Amino acid sequence: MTRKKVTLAYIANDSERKASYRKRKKGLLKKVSELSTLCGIDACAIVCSQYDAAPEVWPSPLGAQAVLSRFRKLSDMDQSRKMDNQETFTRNRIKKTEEQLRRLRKENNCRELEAFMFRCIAGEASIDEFNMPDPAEMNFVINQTLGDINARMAAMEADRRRRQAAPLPLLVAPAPAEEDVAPRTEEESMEGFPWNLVQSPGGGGEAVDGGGLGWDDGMVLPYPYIFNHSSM
Amino acid sequence: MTRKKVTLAYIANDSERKASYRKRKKGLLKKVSELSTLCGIDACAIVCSQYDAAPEVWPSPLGAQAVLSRFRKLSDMDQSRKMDNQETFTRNRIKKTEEQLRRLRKENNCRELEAFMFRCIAGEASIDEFNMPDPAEMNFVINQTLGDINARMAAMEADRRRRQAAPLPLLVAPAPAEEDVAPRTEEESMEGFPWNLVQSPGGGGEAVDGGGLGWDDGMVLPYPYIFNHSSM
DNA sequence: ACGACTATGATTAGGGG
DNA sequence: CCCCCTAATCATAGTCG
Repeated sequence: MTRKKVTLAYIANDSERKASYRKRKKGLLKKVSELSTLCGIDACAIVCSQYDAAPEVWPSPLGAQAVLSRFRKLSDMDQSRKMDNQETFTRNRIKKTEEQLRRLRKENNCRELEAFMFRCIAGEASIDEFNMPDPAEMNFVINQTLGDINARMAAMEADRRRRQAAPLPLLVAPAPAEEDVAPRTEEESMEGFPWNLVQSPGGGGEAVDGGGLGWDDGMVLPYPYIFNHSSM
Repeated sequence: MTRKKVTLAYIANDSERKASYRKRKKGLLKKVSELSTLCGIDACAIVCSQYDAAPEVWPSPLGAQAVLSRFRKLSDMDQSRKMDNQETFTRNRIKKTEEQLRRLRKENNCRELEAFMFRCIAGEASIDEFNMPDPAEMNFVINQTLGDINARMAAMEADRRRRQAAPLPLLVAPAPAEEDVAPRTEEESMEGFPWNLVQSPGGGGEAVDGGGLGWDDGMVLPYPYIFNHSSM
């Protein structure tokens, strides 16, 4: 009777789209409830659409808030807790891949947060009471970004001095004083420009800190830097 | 090969449940993303389980918060806006059933909120920064509850006076002075005791206020009443 | 425990009232 | 627009490596 395979794209036809919406929303809510029942876990789904007056939510506004609450709590704990060193070696090894996945996810979140903050600075987005991202995460992203900018500026400054000191570097220039500017390494500080801001600060060592975004509390900026809103 | 129909109940077997969890979680997230893409709407899903270290969330923590933000905003708007009387008659009629459904949903939410608050009072639950229900909703439920209690107490008081005034009511007693206590009606105030607290306050008239929980800002309590925590 | 596979039940696109 | 039907695609329970 019908033969259309699912084309994963916005359905142009209005009534067709709405029909699909009704059916799939129903199916989705059913799936959430099944997952929750069968596996005994907390889950919620929220659908905001122009088709319904009120947002569709499962299991209920209060139930959803409970899940959200747990979600935020876990997020926070996740950031402050330290890896439990008393875990057995075997168990740790089993958890390794899980950790890896988590780290990857965090990196993605970090990238998204970064983009969001830039959109805020550019006036294309704004923060309100409810969409406010985790302050610690923002702090981390900001520090990463500033640190990277500073490193790059320092590198440029060093380069400038180098050129002044050796106006005609026809031969290979001697290694300049890099100790006072300390970009991680030449490749690291410039590679992937301009958006390599969320790279692991440690560089080589896969530090098993197990939590947070890898933010080191002792981290300091080379020198103060001020974001100039109007310049963007 | 297989022929098991879905049994909608908690899966007892551990590994079986976990396997099902992985598969269904994947399927669920796919469904959300499909719904969102195909119909161009905002949706999010959050799954908190003991199987994953971090909560599983689609589309991303920030994306989910955006939907949540919209969800809360819509909830709030929903409560304060008034029905648009300029809608065409036909369109209104089409919307009627939708409204009915919404009201039913609200009633359910109200019941759940009520139960939640009682659990709070009983010390079986508590409110924190993130699971805090909408203050206006709480206010409404509390006022409903208190109003109902007061009405019932007033009815009992009237009954007591009636008995004192007519110690031997062998014949039908004359109507007592009910004007000063004003329970809605005799049936309404006692019917469904003890949990008819969320009934529509208007009683007969299906007021098309279209928004909120039906809370009337002019609502006043017959007299002050104090919740005694230790008595519960 | 995980990924791949497959038969089968579940979901849904398209069509008609 | 909504409900119902059917055919077709999709999801997943059970199984194996």
